[in-house]
Formats: sequence, C-alpha cells, structure tokens
Amino acid sequence: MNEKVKPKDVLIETASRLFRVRGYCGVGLNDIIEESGVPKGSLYYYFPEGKEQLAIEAINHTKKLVMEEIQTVFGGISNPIDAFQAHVYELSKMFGEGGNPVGSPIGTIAGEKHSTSEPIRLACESAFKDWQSIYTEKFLEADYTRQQSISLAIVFHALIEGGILLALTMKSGKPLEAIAEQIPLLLIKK
Amino acid sequence: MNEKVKPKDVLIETASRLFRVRGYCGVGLNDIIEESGVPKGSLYYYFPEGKEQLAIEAINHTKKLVMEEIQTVFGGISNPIDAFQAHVYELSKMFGEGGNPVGSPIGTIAGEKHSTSEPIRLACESAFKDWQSIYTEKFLEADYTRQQSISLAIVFHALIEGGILLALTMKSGKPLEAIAEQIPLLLIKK
DNA sequence: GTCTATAAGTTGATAGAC
DNA sequence: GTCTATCAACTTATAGAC
Repeated sequence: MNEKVKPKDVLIETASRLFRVRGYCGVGLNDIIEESGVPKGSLYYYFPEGKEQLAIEAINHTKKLVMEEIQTVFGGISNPIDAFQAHVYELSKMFGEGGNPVGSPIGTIAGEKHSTSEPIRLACESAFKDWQSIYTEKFLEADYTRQQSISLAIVFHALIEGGILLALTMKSGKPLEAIAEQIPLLLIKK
Repeated sequence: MNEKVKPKDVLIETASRLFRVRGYCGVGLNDIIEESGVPKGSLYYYFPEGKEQLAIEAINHTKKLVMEEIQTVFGGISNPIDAFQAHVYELSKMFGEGGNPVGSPIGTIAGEKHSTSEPIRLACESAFKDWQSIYTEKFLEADYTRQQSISLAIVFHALIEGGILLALTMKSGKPLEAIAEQIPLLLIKK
C-alpha cells in the first residue's frame, strides 16, 4: 500500500481547482507549479503536450467530481422535483457569500475555449452530456416520456449553469435559492 | 455632421466582439489593435487605465446592445410566455451551427474575472441586473405578483445564460431550441 | 491627438544536469 | 524520474517623436 501522493494527481487537482476559479487563460503554468509544489520539469514529464493536455485531464477530473455530487443528492430522493430542488439548494450553499472560493465547474473554460481548442471543447461537451444523462435518467424513472426527459434535462442543466454564473457574479447564493424555490412550480404536470 | 468613425468607438466595438468570443484573458491588446487598426498609443490615450478600463466600456456596450435586442423582441409580443419563447428562438438561430462566431455576451468575462477584478465584476453585475429588470417588468405587466416576477426573471435569465453556454459548447442551436419548446410548459399558471 | 519604438515582466515550453 | 536554468514569444504598459 503506497500512501505517497502522486505528483500527477496533485497537478490535476490543483489545475482543476485553479481553472474553476479563474478560467483556462487566467491561470498560468507558473501558478499551478507554485501552488502544487511540483516543478515545471515534472509537469512536462507527466503532461508532455503541456497546458492543453493538463486542462483536459483537469476537466475530466471535475466531471467525475460533479457526477458524484449529483448522484449523492439524487440517490436519496426518488421524486425528480424534490431531487432537483435539493441539488440546487446544495449549490446555493456552495456558491453563497461565505466559504472558500469555488468557480463554475467547467463553464468558464467552455466559454473561453470552445472556439479556439477543439480538444478542450470536446472534453467540456463530454462532461455536459454525462451530467445531462443523469438528469434524463431521473425523469425517465419518474415515467416522463423519453423525449420529455431529454428536453427537461437540457432545461435543468441550463438552469444550473446559468444559476451558478449569476451566483458568482452577484457574489450571492440568492439567485440559486430563487431558482430552487421556483422548481416545484416549473415542474407541475399538466 | 461628422461621418468619420471615432477611434474610441472602434476600439470598444472591436474589444466587445473579441471578448465575447474568447473571453477577457484570451484576448490580448495586440489582437484588439490589430483587428481595429487603431495603434497602441491611441488606445492608451483613450483608455489611460488600460485593458481593464477598455473591458468595462466594452461590457457596457454589450449590455446596451443586448437590452435593445430584448426590447425589440418583447415590444411586439405582450404575453410573457410567447415573448420569452420568441427571444430564445432568436438566440437559437444566432448560436446555431451556421453563421459567424458569436460568444456569450458577457458570461465568459464574468466567469473569468468575478474573483480577480471587482470593477469588472460590478460592470457584469450591472448588466445582469438591467437585463433582469426588463424580464421582471414583462411579468409584472402580465399581472404576476412582484415577488413572482422577480423570481421568474432570475429563472429565465439563468436559463438563457446556461442555454447560450450549452449551445456554444455543443456547437448547436438544439439546446436553445429545446429550452424554447419547454417554456410554455414551464410557465403554465397554477 | 496620433503613432512608433521599446521597456519590463510573464507566458508556455525545452534542454540537460543529476 | 526529478528538478533547474533558460528560451523565444508574448503580455501590458510607457516614453517620447511628430
């Protein structure tokens, strides 16, 4: 059993955290090596293709973290309305005034790089699709039609990405609270 | 009558367009002076505080453009459900596959800089508030309560910011189309 | 007011010692 | 495998000619 932290993992976790808060272009490799304590030579040993490759692995890391967060909340609540409401309330606490700074999981990177790096865009697209799949499944389990479930997953994913952006910009959990409160009214069945 | 284009306006328009597509950090002043044809010395004559000052004026410019877009669509449609649906359909065409590249109006800048430049964050917050005010007013005119109108404005603003991000990342107008289609179902009155 | 040349620092990336 | 020294290119910003 090896309890030593692997430099590669430290780099991915540090990059993941910094990219969330300041975006791809806002974080230099110097910031990452300084914060992680891993020297630059090692970074290029583990990521020979440089910053872009590290970013893609950081995006995949964040994708996994977010999937686990969603599944933890969704696992305990069968009703999709209640599940989504609980999920957004969790986010409102996370992005509210107090606490240490967290940024949008990958939204900022996607906004910056969608037109200038196809590999990064594809990594972001993959994360978005995987998250939406969990949402879709939740609606399917509650007997929404497949078409309805897919559309509602898109709607709620957009709502969450937008809500996080509003919370960060307003420096307040209020926008996400307002969204959480409205969810039951939005999802009343006809 | 002076029909000469003012260098200051050219700079703001160019910066506004480039920041939308690639974000704040992703655009250098060299890109802006090259694309605008205005030399660097003139940029610092009109914007003595440099890039940050230019960015704030670019954000205010984009804010105005977006307000006019919303009001144009909203002006012709009194029912808020129909108005929002038309607005999102417009966006789905704008951000769909064809056409020249447009980025999120200010969402990317907000995501990048909310924690590292308070003046830029405030400019973004101001734009978000002004857009939401138009949304709120539309619901008030349709006799929603004030509290409901404010909350729904936040919900729909988040939906639009998130929808634009999904469209850019997926390189497709489909997410925004799906959102537009769901709007009537989301806004059924209880 | 307009523009060029250049400064001072930082960026992503590499070469090569150990 | 690990780390340091260094590179060329680029960044924002400035000084000063015209």
